[in-house]
Amino acid sequence: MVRKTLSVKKTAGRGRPSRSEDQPNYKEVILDGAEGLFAQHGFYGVSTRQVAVEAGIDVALVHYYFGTKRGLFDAVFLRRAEILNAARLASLDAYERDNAGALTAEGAIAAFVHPLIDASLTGGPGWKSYFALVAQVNNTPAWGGATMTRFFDPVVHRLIDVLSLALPDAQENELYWGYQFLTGAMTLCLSETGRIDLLSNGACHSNDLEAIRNRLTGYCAAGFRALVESQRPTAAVSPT
Amino acid sequence: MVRKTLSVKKTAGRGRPSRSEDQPNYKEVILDGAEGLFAQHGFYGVSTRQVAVEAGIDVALVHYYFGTKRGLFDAVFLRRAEILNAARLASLDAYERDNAGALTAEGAIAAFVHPLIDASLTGGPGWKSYFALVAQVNNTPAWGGATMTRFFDPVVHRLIDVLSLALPDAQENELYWGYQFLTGAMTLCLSETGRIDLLSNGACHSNDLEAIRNRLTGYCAAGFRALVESQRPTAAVSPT
DNA sequence: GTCTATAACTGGATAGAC
DNA sequence: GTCTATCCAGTTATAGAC
Repeated sequence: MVRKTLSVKKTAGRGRPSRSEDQPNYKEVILDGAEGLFAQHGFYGVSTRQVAVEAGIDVALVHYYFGTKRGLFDAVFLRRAEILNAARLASLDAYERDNAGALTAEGAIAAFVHPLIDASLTGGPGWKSYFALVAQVNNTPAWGGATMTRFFDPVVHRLIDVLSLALPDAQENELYWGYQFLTGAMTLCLSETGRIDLLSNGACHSNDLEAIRNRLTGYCAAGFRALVESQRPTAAVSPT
Repeated sequence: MVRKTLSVKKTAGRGRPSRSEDQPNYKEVILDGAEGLFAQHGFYGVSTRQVAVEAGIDVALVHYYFGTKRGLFDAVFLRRAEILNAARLASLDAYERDNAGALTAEGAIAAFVHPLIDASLTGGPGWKSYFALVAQVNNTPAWGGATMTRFFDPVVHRLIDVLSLALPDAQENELYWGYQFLTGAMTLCLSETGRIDLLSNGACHSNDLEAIRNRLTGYCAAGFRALVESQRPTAAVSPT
């Protein structure tokens, strides 16, 4: 609580600032605290004061760094989105490169999903908060659709591309519907709400992401194939 | 805005109050307004004052009827949950009765999902708001899991029962995982966030629930079967 | 950069008149 | 039942000292 006003600039003066122990680096500390709180209670359920208390600093500093509360929220959302997008694009690229000619829906979905599961499993608690936040945004009617679009569309279009190579008979709109179902299932799983623990009376656990990893992939891949098989003649390739 | 203080008690004095035009029935009016606002902005994003304005009455009346803001929220959530649960239990019962011996995953899922889609399509705008609300609660880490459990567990267990008849080889935990994926996809679809419209550049529409009806059912049924086929030997029936 | 202090306002909730 | 009036804790945000 009681912070000592340490004016020590930095001790290790080699390379880029290591910022481990010596220097506060409040910007990151604020983001970490805000991330956890927003994930738990949503944008409106958290005050900038709570964020300040969580970070062990004063409210004014929050505004100094991020301007407005919305600015803080966007910064929280953007920070890990950039990391995720890079990891997922690389994963999809690698999958397509290493399996050219033998692409499957399973493989494409796995390349899309596994980076998230890996981050949640090994990236530390901040990632768990982040995924809980994404799940909420994904299900927010007022501005959720637009926000998800703004931050995640490129990587989703990349997934759709790979999927259309794996399922060459698929109509485009079927792939979008399949993705809609996938993202609903995926974001709910990653947010670890504890719902399935209660429902299953302990047989399944929200935080058992290893149990989810292959099940979700196989489930959705089978779903995509079912969509293709019973494809409606909607707006098929109009013959010329 | 300017409400006339009509002290007319009721005109048609036959049977149960008809409450169409003559009598206000503020309790329902408040619930309707609150439902729409909560659906759009979440619990913390709405003030009781906004609810009062929306309903065309004073704040004090909100507290008179519902005590606290949380009490109002719970009342909103409960009102349609009861209707839905009754409809879905009847739907599952009818399906099991009329198809004994030929139960399928498709059929069970359809019986579980169609009442919701029907309500959204033909029940009026209040239902659309309600489903948006459910999607948010389903993805709320702090108290979402517990709330969903409290209101919807019985009907979900009924679905699991019918599914285990349709998929007799399925282990129980696989059915719970399959349901987790199903509910994530379903609640996101029903909340109509507009995300897929933007993503698909107009090829698909969030509000096209008829497009979703059979696709979601087939997708998830195929997913359930995939789970059963690649079943892990976890805690299989221990032989005695 | 970081804090103190405060402006300007909104929040949930209630007491009491009618 | 319904409204007016009000309490006061808590909100975002900023000005200005250090």
